[in-house]
Amino acid sequence: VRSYHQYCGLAKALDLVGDRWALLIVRELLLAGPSRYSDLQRGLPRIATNLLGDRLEALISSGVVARTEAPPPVAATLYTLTPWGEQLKPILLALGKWAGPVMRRGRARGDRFLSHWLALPLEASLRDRYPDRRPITIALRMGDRPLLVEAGAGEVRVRQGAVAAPDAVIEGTPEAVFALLLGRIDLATARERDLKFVGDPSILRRVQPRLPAAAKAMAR
Amino acid sequence: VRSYHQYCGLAKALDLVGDRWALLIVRELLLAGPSRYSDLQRGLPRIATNLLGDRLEALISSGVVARTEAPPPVAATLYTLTPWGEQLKPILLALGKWAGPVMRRGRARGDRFLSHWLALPLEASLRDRYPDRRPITIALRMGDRPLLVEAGAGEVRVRQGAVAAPDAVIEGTPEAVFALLLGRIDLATARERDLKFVGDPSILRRVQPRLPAAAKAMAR
DNA sequence: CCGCATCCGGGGCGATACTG
DNA sequence: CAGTATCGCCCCGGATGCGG
Repeated sequence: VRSYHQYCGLAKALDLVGDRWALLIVRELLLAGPSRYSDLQRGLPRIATNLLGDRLEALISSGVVARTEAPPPVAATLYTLTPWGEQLKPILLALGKWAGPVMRRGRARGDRFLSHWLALPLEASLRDRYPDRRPITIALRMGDRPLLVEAGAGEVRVRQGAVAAPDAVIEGTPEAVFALLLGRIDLATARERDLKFVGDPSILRRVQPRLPAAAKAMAR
Repeated sequence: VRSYHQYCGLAKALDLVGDRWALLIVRELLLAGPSRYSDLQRGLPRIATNLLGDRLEALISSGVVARTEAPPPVAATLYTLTPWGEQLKPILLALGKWAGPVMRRGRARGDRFLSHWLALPLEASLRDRYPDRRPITIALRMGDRPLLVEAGAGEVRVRQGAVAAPDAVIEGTPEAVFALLLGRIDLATARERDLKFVGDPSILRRVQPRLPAAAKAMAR
């Protein structure tokens, strides 16, 4: 709300999205698409309702977010990112990746976790390493709502939802599921951390960005 | 200083560098390298000295910034980015680029400007389009301190300083100099905006990312 | 319920003064 | 030059209220 009054691109960007909660609101809109006020509240634990209102108004007046009215059947006001706002996506991903060292320390006491928060970094990290094989689906259970990892034709998508017969099911703590999918630990290590895996373990190689660190000890 | 308490990469990143002034301090350290306390103050107009102290301490304790002691001749404490902190560079560049539409509106009344703030976005935008020709130097005068654009061997560097015999000298408002170098306006238009150019105008093509918009009217 | 608006206590922020 | 100390103020956070 308060400007730096500097003619500098970074300072101007921070004038717009540097206020507390602003970028997290953008995150929610990126992850969930058009959202209602209460959807945003659910995705932003501990945000004060007046702040959500203030930030939305500021983001709208600066052209990052747009307010749209939903069609009559379910009349509701929806908030969406403008095309300009969507261009923040790679920046949010880069910031999340930059904080990797902190995330790897694990969940601090008092940290809240919503499973869809991992959708963006996962989608950015995973690869479809065998584009010619048939599409596969991996179901993730690690928080409030289930996620689906879908790989096929060289693309990987991570979205909220469930499916009748996934090719594999992974259930465990966010840290363990994330580390396993990224190949930072192997399945045996993950199982020691109470992770449950159902399906053919070789399916992990389909999406892992790197091989499970077998020679992990050597690197240390 | 106050955490979001969310197990999410973006939230963790904002816990570290989301506080007011934090990213601007990182900007100064990126632009100027190891800096003294008062150097930082000069580069951050209107920052309160207690905030600078608080932020530096927080950034140090989180491993983004390091405090180093300068060698005896000029005994002084210097602040530097850690390797981890330097990895914020592409993110700061992306944020600055994202704010392009706001910058293009020009300098708002009350906006302060320091010339070195443009070094990063310029270096990120310019190209050496004729790597085989001899290196060239363009001097920029548009604010408090002169900048140098050096192109050669396919690389472009923008740094603070002056040189005896530059191949060209550009002097004018930040907006005009920036727009000319980026090829958004041609030299005639720039001169209408009180920009002074000394040297061979063809040197501009050496570094411009795109050709001066001759058919600018058509695009509107 | 959903979508806010209002009120209020506490602390982050900003400006100034002060000290080694 | 390099910070620390002090003091308002306003932003932030939490709770409550209230119309649609």
